[in-house]
Amino acid sequence: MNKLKATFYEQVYAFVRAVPRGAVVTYGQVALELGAPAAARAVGYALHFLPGDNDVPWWRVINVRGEVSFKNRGEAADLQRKLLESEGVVFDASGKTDLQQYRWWPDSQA
DNA sequence: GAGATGACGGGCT
DNA sequence: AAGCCCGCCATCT
Repeated sequence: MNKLKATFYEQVYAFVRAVPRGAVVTYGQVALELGAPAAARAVGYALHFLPGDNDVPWWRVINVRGEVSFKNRGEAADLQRKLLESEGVVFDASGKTDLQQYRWWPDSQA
């Protein structure tokens, strides 16, 4: 797993790195932008391998539901929510965000 | 080369 | 409405 050469992963990191503060993108969306509309799993996998000392705002990547996927699986979920809230993203009582409001698209930005 | 894994997505029950 | 199942892709062992 530590090969980390020019692979799909780096593409994911690059894309996430381009996500502006206060905006979020879904796994499926990232996969789509990378040319693999159905590789949402691979995207999540890529972020899973993401070390803690990188410059990739992985917390801005959420599932299509607008919520943290690993909400109760890892402590990182709490961190993610905290980070997003500090960026202006608001979570509702269900721990979900207004995806249609925060979702960011590279085309509409560039 | 084959099988198993995974921060997902969409569809069906 | 919530939960379960299947399928997708890329990587790893």
